[in-house]
Amino acid sequence: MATDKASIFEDVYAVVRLIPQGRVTSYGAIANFLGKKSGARLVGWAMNACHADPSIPAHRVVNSTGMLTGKGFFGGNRMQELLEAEGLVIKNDKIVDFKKYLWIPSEELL
DNA sequence: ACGATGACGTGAC
DNA sequence: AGTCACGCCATCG
Repeated sequence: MATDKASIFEDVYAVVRLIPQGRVTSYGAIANFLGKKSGARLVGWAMNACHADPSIPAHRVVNSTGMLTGKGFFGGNRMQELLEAEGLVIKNDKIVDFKKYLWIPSEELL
């Protein structure tokens, strides 16, 4: 990584950083917004590299089920606490009313 | 250059 | 309704 050229990470970071507080988005939504319809895995991969960027609220990015899949990557329940601090409710590593808090770039940025 | 993997998504059984 | 398997794009060994 760290290639001179901007990899998809930059695009993902840009979108994730646009996520309003108290809102969450899914990997598929970002991938779709970037044009990678089924590139949800790439978004997750980009998030893996986002560890070098503390300004990226990766905790606001969850899978389509609203489950904190990357919770283990944050280290403990850091991700859950961050989401709860934003007013979200987490139950069993799952976001309550996930659809209600779901934030879609193509819809909100429309 | 090839193969394997990965914080997912959707379809099918 | 729950569970299994396959597919997608990009990066790493």
